[in-house]
Amino acid sequence: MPELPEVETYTRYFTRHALDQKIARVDVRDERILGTLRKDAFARRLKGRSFVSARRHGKHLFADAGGVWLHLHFGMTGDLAYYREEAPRFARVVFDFDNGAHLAFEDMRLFGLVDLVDDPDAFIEESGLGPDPLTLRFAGFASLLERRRGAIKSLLMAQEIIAGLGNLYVDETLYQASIHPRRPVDSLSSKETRALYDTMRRILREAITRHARGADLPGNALYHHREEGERCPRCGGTIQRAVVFGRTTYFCGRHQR
DNA sequence: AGTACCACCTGACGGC
DNA sequence: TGCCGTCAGGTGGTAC
Repeated sequence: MPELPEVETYTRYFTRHALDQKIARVDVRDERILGTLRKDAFARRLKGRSFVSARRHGKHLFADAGGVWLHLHFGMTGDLAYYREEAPRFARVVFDFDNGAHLAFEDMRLFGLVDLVDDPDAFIEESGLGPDPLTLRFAGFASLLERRRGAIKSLLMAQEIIAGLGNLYVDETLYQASIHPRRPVDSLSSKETRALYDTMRRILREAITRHARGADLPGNALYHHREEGERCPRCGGTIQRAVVFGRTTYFCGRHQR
């Protein structure tokens, strides 16, 4: 479930485990995961270097290898594993370090991406990614909503508008802010806009904190009740299922307006 | 500008 | 046990 909180967790994991070790070998096990480079060129540019830092923007992770940056996107099933013994089943790229440890990028469905970029900021700019919600001030968030129409869910899902939320955290945010996923953006009151911003950031931060302890969202989160007909733990209403912006959407038919 | 639909890829799960 | 349809939390392209 790699949305912003999960990618933040991977970034911390990368920082904790994979920095300052010389890359002895790069093993591309499935070339379909690569972006702009072929296997040999990709490996050649990283071999002999070390990762010195890692950062995140939205759902994208960047790791500085000294003059070139590793760029990871986790798609729907991407993950990282640092290990010494056995590679995970769906390892697509494995970095072998000179201390005998390995870092695997795993991705069962191959929707992820492993690539190199010269400059993450330039990449963010060129690919048209919106601001990251954790560094976005309220005024900036409010201005994203100006002169826009359509369903609030569509807007929150759009990475070129705000980068990092996916289906799960959008549903969770709207649920906890008591806003219906199809609510037209231009119908939100300033109070609702404020609630949306505060709720979104609280949920993202809370998820990151809880991931660090190996936990997921609290039991009363919509996350644990994503099934049609479930009882809403907040108001006792009934959880509904719908398709919004092409994505399966769950919401409470009673308290989300 | 906003939305619907398809495609990419692989596995899990339920029904028969 | 095996086959088939359906679904999955992402993104990009096309068409209206």
